[in-house]
Amino acid sequence: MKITLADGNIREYGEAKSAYDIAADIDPALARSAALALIDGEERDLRTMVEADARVEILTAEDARGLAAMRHSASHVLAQAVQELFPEAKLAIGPSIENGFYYDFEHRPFSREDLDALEARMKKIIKKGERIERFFLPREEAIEFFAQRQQPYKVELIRDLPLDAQISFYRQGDFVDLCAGPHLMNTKGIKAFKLISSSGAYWRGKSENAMLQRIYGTAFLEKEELDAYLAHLESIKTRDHNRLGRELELFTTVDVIGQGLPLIMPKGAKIIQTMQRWIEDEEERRGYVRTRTPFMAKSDLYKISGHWDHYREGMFVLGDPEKDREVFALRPMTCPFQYYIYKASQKSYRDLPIRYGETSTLFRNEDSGEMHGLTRVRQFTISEGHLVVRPDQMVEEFKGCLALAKYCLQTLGVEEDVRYRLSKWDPAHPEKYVGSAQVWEETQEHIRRILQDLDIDFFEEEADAAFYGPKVDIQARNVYGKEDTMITIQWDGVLAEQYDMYYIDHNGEKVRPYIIHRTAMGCYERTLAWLIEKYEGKFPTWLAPEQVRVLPISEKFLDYGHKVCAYLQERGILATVDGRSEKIGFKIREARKQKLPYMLVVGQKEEEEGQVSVRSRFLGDEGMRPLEDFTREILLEIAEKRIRQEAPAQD
RNA sequence: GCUAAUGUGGCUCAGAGGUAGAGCAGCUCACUCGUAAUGAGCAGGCCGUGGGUUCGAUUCCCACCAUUAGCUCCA
Repeated sequence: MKITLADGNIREYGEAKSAYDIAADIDPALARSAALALIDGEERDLRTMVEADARVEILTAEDARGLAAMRHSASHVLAQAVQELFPEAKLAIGPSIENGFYYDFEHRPFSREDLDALEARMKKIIKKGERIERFFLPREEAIEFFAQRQQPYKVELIRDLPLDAQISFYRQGDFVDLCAGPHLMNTKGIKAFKLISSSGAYWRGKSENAMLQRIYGTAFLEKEELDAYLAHLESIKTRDHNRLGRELELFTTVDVIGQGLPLIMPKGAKIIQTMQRWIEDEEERRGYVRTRTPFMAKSDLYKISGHWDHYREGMFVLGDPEKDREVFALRPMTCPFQYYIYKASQKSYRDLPIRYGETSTLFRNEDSGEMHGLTRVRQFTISEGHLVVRPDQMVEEFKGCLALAKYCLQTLGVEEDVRYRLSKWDPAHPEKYVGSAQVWEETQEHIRRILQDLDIDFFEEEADAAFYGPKVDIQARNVYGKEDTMITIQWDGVLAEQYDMYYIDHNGEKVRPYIIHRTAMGCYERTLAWLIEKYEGKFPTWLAPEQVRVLPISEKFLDYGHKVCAYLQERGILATVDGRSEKIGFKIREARKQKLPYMLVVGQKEEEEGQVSVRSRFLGDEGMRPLEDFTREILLEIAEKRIRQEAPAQD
């Protein structure tokens, strides 16, 4: 048989060979560092026998796929260490994940001391250099194997496999695990690793199941890479909006006010105000009309929409449905309110499309463990809107919503940081959705084509649609890599029916319109969080709540400092004075900590009637200038230069 | 909702079953000062909240509230 190697060379063998043997034949050193084989492009275990002509590529842990195999083996070593130190622990599953690996155990919670002890034991196992071997058992024997060893989770896993399956096992020393692989050949191949943390995690990810204890770890080829990753984890904390946002006095929380109810402080409110004014003006330019609708409504409204039955847990209900004649609920969305505005007068086909926009405050009763900083809150404000359109206008209007979203992302400078998701229905559970399979598939195809027309890269995800239609979600990652929806644009061909909305077409007939639910930029709180992390607190000047801070170097110049501040503010620059007495060093440090451009007021040159003239110096700008030189343009230029210079490169 | 950790002056943190500590910030006085901390003094705390154990609890126990990490959830 002929084996084509990665470099294009061909080797011939008279008999079947394992990928590992082929690696050894190429170079024994390669075999020692091999982690994974690509056989005709497919990721396979090194032990895989190659029996016919094939392309074979040997990957080491330098390759991301090889690294994943190494981490997977590291998770097995962790499981072995747990078995040795805590024999009563039951094993669940242990895959490699994006930045490392985890393994789930049924056990009491692990402490940091436990993790340290496990790490030490893992080092021993690795040092011993156990061979990792693979073998297979028929299903019944495999069940028997784990039943004897009292590993109920493994038994459950095997029971879910096909009846005729040959069950794959890996063994290193005394430790045997159910596993499809792939794995390294020897535990020695696990180089630099670290156990990061432990926490609870539900068996099979279902909250009705038992809670297991998950241990997270990571592994790298080189110690330097591991150290760099651990340092990265530390450094991320300084960008975390939840920490930085509090440090910069953008928001705070108070326990007596409640979970998920942050207080947006003056500087945070200023940023949100700037964004809101900008969005509202932009929407107006794009033909939106504004509405203002109530924050609450009788339960009857939510009964029509179906929320009362399906979403009552998520709403704040005012009153007792058992006792009170009238029960209200705070609104979790604005849709029906704007529908009734549409319905308040009869519409002609000539009136459409109608684009309603509202800066809309919503209330959702999230579970207590879900709240997080500004990204997951119980009250938030979004640039919400509903477009009522004729079916023939749907594609064009949907594109318009995407264009607006794209414009917003560009203006905020975050266009490169998002992923577009086409959120589809779940064909396996049609009962969760309204409409036929055919309509769903057709609508999804419409959206797919729209995205392709606009040259937007996107990925597709099943079971993420709204019950009334598929949608495009624009996703962004926070510093920890978790993804949140920032913008959503939803295709709705069914709610108009539910709310009996119609327009009169040119034949004088009543026709159902289509509806687009959309946000221009999503939730302001979440967007603020995103921007804090994106810019590490160094906001673009147009968004900055404080564009420059005036620092009198001594109390003698305090009055002049105030005049400088007034002078700047008259010119549309958001300036403040740090009037604290003598501590110029502290004031500078404080301004830097808060990522602000600062201006030192160092002396008066002259003062004429109604005019201040002060020698000043500005961070990043060489030399002294008279105050009159600090026009808005120069300030913007210097401030933006500071951001470009100091902001770390985006990845 | 689940599994854990945490909660001490404005901030960062120490502490211990027996009257609450430090640094920074604040205030006062002195210094009148030139780009990352001038000196001295003063003031500031229901040790998250509520119960319990104890002669005595901020410390030990229980519950609750909040924050954080992870899981689940996000119509």
